[in-house]
Amino acid sequence: MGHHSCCNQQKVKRGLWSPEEDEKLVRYITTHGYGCWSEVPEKAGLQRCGKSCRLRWINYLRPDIRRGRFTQEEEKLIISLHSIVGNRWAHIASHLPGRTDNEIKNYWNSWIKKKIRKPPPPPSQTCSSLPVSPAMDQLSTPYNNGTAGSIDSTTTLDTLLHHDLAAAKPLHETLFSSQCPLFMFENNGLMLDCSNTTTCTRGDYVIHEHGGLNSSTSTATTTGCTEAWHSTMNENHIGQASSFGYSDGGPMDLHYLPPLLESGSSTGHVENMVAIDHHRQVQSCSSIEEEGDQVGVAGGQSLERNELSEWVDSQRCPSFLIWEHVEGHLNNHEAVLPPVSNSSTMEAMLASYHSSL
DNA sequence: AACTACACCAACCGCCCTTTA
DNA sequence: CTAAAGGGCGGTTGGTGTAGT
Repeated sequence: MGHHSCCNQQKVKRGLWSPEEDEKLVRYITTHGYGCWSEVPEKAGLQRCGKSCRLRWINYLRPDIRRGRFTQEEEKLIISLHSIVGNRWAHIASHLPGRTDNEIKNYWNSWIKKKIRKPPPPPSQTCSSLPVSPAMDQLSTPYNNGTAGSIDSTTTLDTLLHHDLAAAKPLHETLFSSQCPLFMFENNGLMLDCSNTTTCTRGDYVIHEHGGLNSSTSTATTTGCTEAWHSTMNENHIGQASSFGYSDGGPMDLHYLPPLLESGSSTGHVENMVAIDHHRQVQSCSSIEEEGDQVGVAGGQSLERNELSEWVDSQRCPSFLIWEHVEGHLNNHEAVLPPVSNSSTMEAMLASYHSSL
């Protein structure tokens, strides 16, 4: 398993590539193309497996490789794309010309390490009352993306969510305890927001969708909220755009980025989700259950688009991204994103992803 | 100067998906 | 239709360089 026939040969060399090997590979591929990778080593006179040759070429020798530090625009794009597709580095890389999935992955991972080493949040925001099991411990670092394999979502999350809600809350708090979650706003499409502080239990969200994506309104409250959210997102074909929830592939959706992006701001918690409708209004989900006790984004008011921008700016939280801002940055780097109509950038992005996913 | 810890990144591993016979 | 082969991808590891002590 995992080993290809060409890799089973005993003679294959491993480890770092020598300049001579690089030269052989480059010379061969530039003159013959690679065609079948399993044949490349033999024809190029290399004692490597085809897979290794492919990797070397794609990640290092390819002429269009762009090396050096990531620009701010690239960073923003990576963050945004990661929030949409998660750890699908190849997808992300496809939007960053000259960057490889491996490079982006490494960059992301080292970034994560930095952030994870930051001091933990105050005890009140973490699970202090429960013994922290290894699984819980892993869950508390939202970026261990789930190699989900390491966590049994059915026994851990379901148990906590459905069988012992009291016990689940700390987990929820752990899962959604970021002080500064990632938000992605779109000009006139869906907005996910998590800014309320007290009225909704974590995991409560109301989703209003309009226009392009779908026309539906869904409400999910604490019990089973994650599933409701997830199914809602699935139903509406925007699951890939979810910034949190948990996916079939793992106990949680690690497309959710918070601490990675936090900058010390204590703005907001992941407690509510609010959607912006196509009239560009923001409606707090807290109005559903506790009208009048609204905190956060809108306080029960509607925000026009520019107001939303101002509000986002006022949060001083780098986790807030307005897609058009990202796009604006990218205007200087054309061809990074597919051209989209002005109807809905997010929809177009999602459409492009869903077509390729 | 020597040692240690950390960060970075190239490369490998293992799995999944697609293609082909 | 099925199994094998190959390609692709995400996760992980280990080597190397560098900063800190």
